[in-house]
Order: sequence, then structure tokens, then C-alpha cells
Amino acid sequence: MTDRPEISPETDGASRYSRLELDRLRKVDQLRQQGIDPFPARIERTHSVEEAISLFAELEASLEGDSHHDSIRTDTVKVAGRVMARRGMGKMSFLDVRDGSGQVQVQARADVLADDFELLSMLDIGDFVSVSGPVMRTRRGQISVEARTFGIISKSMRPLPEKWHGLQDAETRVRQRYLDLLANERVMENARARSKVASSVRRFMEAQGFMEVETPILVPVAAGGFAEPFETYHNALGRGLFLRIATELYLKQLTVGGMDKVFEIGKIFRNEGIDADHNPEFTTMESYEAYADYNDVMRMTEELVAFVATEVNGSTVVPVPDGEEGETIDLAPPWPRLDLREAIVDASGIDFRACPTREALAAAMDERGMHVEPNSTWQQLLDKVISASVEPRLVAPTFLVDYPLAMSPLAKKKPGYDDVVERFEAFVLGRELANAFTELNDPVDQRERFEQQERQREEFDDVEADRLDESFLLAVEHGMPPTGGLGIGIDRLAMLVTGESSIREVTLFPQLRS
RNA sequence: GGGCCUGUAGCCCAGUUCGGCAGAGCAGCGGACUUUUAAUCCGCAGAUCGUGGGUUCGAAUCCCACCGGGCCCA
Repeated sequence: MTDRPEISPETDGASRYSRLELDRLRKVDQLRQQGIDPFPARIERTHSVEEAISLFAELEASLEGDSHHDSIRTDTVKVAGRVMARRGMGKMSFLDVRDGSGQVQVQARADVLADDFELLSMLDIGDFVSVSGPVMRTRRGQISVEARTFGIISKSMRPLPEKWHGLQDAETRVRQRYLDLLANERVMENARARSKVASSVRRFMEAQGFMEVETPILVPVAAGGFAEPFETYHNALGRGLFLRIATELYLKQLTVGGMDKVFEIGKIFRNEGIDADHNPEFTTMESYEAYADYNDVMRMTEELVAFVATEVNGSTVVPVPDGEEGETIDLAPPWPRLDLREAIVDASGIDFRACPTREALAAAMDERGMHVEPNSTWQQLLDKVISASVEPRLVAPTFLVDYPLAMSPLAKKKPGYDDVVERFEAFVLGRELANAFTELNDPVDQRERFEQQERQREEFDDVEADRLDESFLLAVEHGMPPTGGLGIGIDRLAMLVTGESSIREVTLFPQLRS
């Protein structure tokens, strides 16, 4: 590391660096020429910013009423962080220094700092610095570290977003999320909230006695849901594989194996479009509980969501995104159970049991002026009726209960019905949040359902139809306990508790075109 | 897939209606300043106007294509 390219606007660096960045590169060089490492491997730190402020606050409180209040100083602390702002006036400068715990002002005075004061001329906003000195209050009352020593511990070569307007550009915000995190407080809050969503879901499930597992992401058959999978290739095996579209079938194999309460939190991948509600990779929590049915799962689901909201926000009341000022909904259980068939009749006048063929359903939709996509399957048509007429009404948390068998190939028939299954979906703010059923554990029925899906794939060119998974059927043929299963979207849950209306606001690095 | 909006300095934005010298603020550089809080004051510099074509005496501005981003519809 001896030869450094000449830094000037004339070199090819000019194509990569603006003048501002070249200025900063020169400062790095100048620091090295002065024998100062702009990127030291180790630094000393005794206090986080938050701890340093607390130290002062406690000292000040203990000396309440003391006549020398103005001259209170703590013992020397050493803090480190990024310079977010700078206010200089010749022989004295104020810096706002931020670490992960908070932000504190640093007062840098020429007479106190002596030699280190010169270093300020090498300092840029965005640099990381190390400061030692007592914590005190300035004359204006601002808690500050009075710098006795000062050092640059990592140079920033590029300017940060502007302090006042911050970073607004929607594209830069997601492509350079680190800048978004620095500039927009809400982004960090949302990231923390999402982290808490995942951890509180995990805590809830463990408290219910569920065991967390991990199942394959690279799978030979992408089954267990309606979605087109991503394809990949394993060189050593010499065969194509898919990225999973659900965790369902592996988890149910574990119930066959005796895991009575099992869950997984993980990414699934669906080869579909990108919009405010959809990212091609997203996170779900799926759970399977032996000896339970969908009524048990329904109770658990509403408890789970209420628990998560309370853990994250301290309340089951969440804001309605883009709603009226102060508009909220309450996630506290119990949530109303709406019979799906009745809900569809109420919303659209269509009774799906009276329209058992796609021709009958298409005619009913046509009568009501609903667009009928040619070559759609019965389930695709009904799904459209539900999403267009029923879902938008479901603002407060609601369960839609008892789905048509045709659109639920993994759910058990409701006793006394041959066309309705024990399945529910949970909706909040017009969006699907969870999907669950009494799991189909009859291997003969299950095989027929899969075969029906495969026929649909052929007949209607339905790339999202479910797939027959022979190794799953083999497991079920060995005997699967009666089981209640749940799938819940972690991203959707995060949107709900943060009050965000776009999945991009709760996904740190959403998929973008490159 | 269709429609609408959008891309100008490192960042935030004007300028596009009606073609006529590319602008301001923050950040930066130089200077003044020992109590600031978006510090202030003086001065300076900073642009592939997303990319490529076209129209025109002249294009950030009008037209076409393409590359990104956003919203709505399907």
C-alpha cells in the first residue's frame, strides 16, 4: 500500500468523484502525511453517548442547589461517533456527534484542545471522531462534551444528505438505505419495530410451547401455495431446483415425525410483480399444531397479533395509514368471524355454492359488470370477486371463515360439506394478514387435490397452481395427526404496527431493477 | 400489460406552461468570528439538465426511443 494514485480532477478519479469528494480524499492524504492514520484499527471509548449524557444528568441532579451549578463537570469520558453537524466560530467549534445510542454536542475550544484543534480543519461532516473530556453544560445550557482531546477515527469520503431537508428521493432512499437510516428517523424506528415484530412473534410462539425449525429454501418441488417459483440450478447435483414458495409441506412432514408444535420464521420467494404490497422475497411465520383445528388457530392468531402490537407499540391500537388524522383501529381480540360465503353474497350478490362451474361463476360476475379474465380458473375468478368486493370492506381486523375447496387444496373438508373446507384468512386494513386451515391429513384426498391442481395447470396454463409433491404425500401416508396450521406475513404485520402503507417502508432492501 | 407523474450541483428544490446566457438554499473552498443549536457575515467555486436520437438559427424546455423511480388501473 505504497503507491496511491495522484488525486486531481484530471485523473480518471474525476469520473467517479465530484470535487467535494476529491477535497476529502486530499484531506485523507494530508492526515497520512502528518503521520495520522485516518482509519485506525482501534479506539478507546468509555461511554456511549447516552451513557455520557446520563452521567452528567445524574451528577447534576445530585448537586441540585449547589451554588457552583454552572461549573459542574463530570470525570473525563471518551465517546465516539459520527459528526452530523458543525457550527464553527474561529477559536471555538460545536459538533453534533451521534452514535447508536444518541447524539451529543461536542465543544471544541482552541485553548482547551491545543494541538488537536488544528485537526478540525481536516474534519468533514460525516467523519467519525473520538473525543475525550468532561461532560458539562455550555452557557446556553446545552449538555456537551468539553473536548480535551480529539481525533478522527474514520474519514467519510462522500457528503451525507443535507441536514435540514434530509434525503427525499424515493429511489436513493432504498438503493442507499444507509443514507435513509441516517437522515430519516422514521426509517430507523421502522427497522427497530420490524425487528421487534419478529422477536415478539418468536417469543409468543415459544411461550405457547412451539419449537422453531429451519426447512429447505432450495427445493425440488415448489409446492404448498399458489405462486410461480424462482428457478435455480445446483451444479454438483446437476439438476434444477426452485426457491420455496412456502414452508408448509416440510413443516407438516415434521408433524408426521412427532413435532406436535412447530414453527418457522423465514424468507419465501414468489416470482411475481412488485408493488406497495408485494416484494418477491418476503418473510412468513408458519406454525403447525397437532391435535388442534382452525378454531384453535383463529384464537391463537388474534392473540398473537395483539401480543406483537403490544410488545412493539405498547398498545393494541394502531394508526390507519393515510387515514384521517388520528384514525386508528384496535387489534384487541376477539375479532369478528365472517362466513366467507355470506360475506361474498353481502358484498357482491354472488353465491359461490350456487355457481359451482367456472361458466356459472363467470356469468354471475358478468351480470354484475365485473371483468371476467378469459381462461381463468374458477378459483381465480372467485379470488377476484373476494379481493374486489369483500376485502376492501375489512378494515377492522376480521376473519373470513370457510373457503371453497377448489381454492384450498391443502385444507380439510368441513364436516357435512364436500365443497367447503375449514380455512380462514385474517384481514386488517383491507389486506390479507394470515391464512390458516385445519390441515388435510387424508393422503388419498390430498393426492386427488394435488392432481386437480396439476390438471388446472395444464388446462388453464395456470402457472400459479399448486404442485404435487410426492415426498410430502409419502409422509402423510405414514399418518399425520389432526393439525391446525397458520401462515402469517411478517412484513404485513410490520406494516400494520408501524402504520406504513408500503412494504418498502418495512423492508430495508426491497427488490429494484438494476 | 395500459394510463398518468417524475429524473436539473453531493443533498433539497426552482426553471419546462409560451424554446433564447442553467439558478437559489444546505453541504464545500477562502476569509472574519471563544457559547453555537438549520450559527452569522464577506467572497469563491461547484452541472453529461437520466441516456440516445430528432425538430430548430438556438432545446433542461418540443417530438421519438430507451434506462430508472412513483402513483393509479388491469
